[in-house]
Amino acid sequence: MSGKPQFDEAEVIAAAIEVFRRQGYTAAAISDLTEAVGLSRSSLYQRFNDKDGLFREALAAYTERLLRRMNSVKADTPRLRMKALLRSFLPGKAPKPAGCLIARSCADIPALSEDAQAAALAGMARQHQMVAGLLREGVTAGELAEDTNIDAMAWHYLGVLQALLNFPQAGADGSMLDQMIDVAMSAWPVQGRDRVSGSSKA
Amino acid sequence: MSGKPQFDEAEVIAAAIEVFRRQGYTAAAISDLTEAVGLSRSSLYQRFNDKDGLFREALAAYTERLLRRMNSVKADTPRLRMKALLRSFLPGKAPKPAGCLIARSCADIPALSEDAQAAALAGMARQHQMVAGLLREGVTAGELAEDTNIDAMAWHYLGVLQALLNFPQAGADGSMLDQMIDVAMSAWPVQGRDRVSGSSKA
DNA sequence: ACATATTTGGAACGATCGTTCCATTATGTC
DNA sequence: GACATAATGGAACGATCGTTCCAAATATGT
Repeated sequence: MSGKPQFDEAEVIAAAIEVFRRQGYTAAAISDLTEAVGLSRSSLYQRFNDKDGLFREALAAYTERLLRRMNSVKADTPRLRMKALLRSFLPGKAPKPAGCLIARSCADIPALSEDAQAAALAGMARQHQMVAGLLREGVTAGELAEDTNIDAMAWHYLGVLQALLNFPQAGADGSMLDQMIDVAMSAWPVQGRDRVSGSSKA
Repeated sequence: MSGKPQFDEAEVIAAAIEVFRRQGYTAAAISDLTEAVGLSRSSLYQRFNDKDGLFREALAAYTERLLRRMNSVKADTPRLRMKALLRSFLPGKAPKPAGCLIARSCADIPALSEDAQAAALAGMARQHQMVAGLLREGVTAGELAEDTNIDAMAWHYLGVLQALLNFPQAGADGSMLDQMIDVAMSAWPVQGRDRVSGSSKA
């Protein structure tokens, strides 16, 4: 079969993201990608040049999607926003989360092209900046002391977020991780009430 | 050249650990292993059967070494012991940490043999149990409330530990991570004085 | 010095890797 | 119906993968 006018590029990249995220760059074979993506080798190479090209587009799309998702979390106060942000990454009923593609790429850096390396590091930096921005809002809102170590605290919550994405494969279930979030939030001293109403999503 | 009576098996496995830790199971080629290990392909297959055999031995040795290291941390109180434990994993002057082999193996689980999968999950569980044990000591010592959620808190500090091993590659330097530890320790309310005297090691 | 055990280099295997090329088939436009 | 566009299947490439086998070389124990 053949001849369709155009395929959905977004769907293709979304499928590629899932493969790269589960297997990593090196272990993801072109065969795995064509199979998951539903494209022939020919079309794939015509559109993305080579494996590295597809990976860079996948990593870029993943980064944008992740940051959009992080930024779209809503809650009344910065602290509740942080908590809702973390809870939004609790594992859902969907099969299993497979870790963060950006973090995995940082671990695989020696295997990546220079462009991909830079993209992975930049993606990590953007995550850190997003969290740091949220903490800064906490300071201006009076929920955090003026002398709060924002960078260090951002790395901490970034670590918790990565744990949420990695630990399901390591034997931690959703309710356990939900309680872990409560522990992590105790690093952000609470003024008034706590407990956010939002539900967990994959 | 050839003919030595015996090679140092511990050194061989230590070198293999480093390769698997940096590249992961699939991306680590036999050529990479023989080169790093200093053994010929022939000897390697004679001793370890196949790649999976070498990997399982490396993973087992890494697990024992890691837990021995975690258990050997000394400090006056359970809380200070936790803090010293985390600080002992701060990146040293040595090139760069390369993440935790156990955690990486959990992420690569679909690529591993069943035995290796089980070993990776068991290694993660043992890390969790070690941290949980330390927290239980904190409860009996009166440093933690009786109703402390030990499992959840253990996952939290396990997440911080993994962050310490992963974030150096993601752009966080040692002093930043040291401050991150202070943030993480604020989840363990302090009674008296703080600040541990131990220094950082790789 | 001899026998034994151990390690080695090197070749070879089938499989799979990423990549390239081309002839073929289907679609949309005139 | 003819033509350009786009996507396809399939073969082929050199390289590398994990693995196996064997003859040659070296050290140890007596």
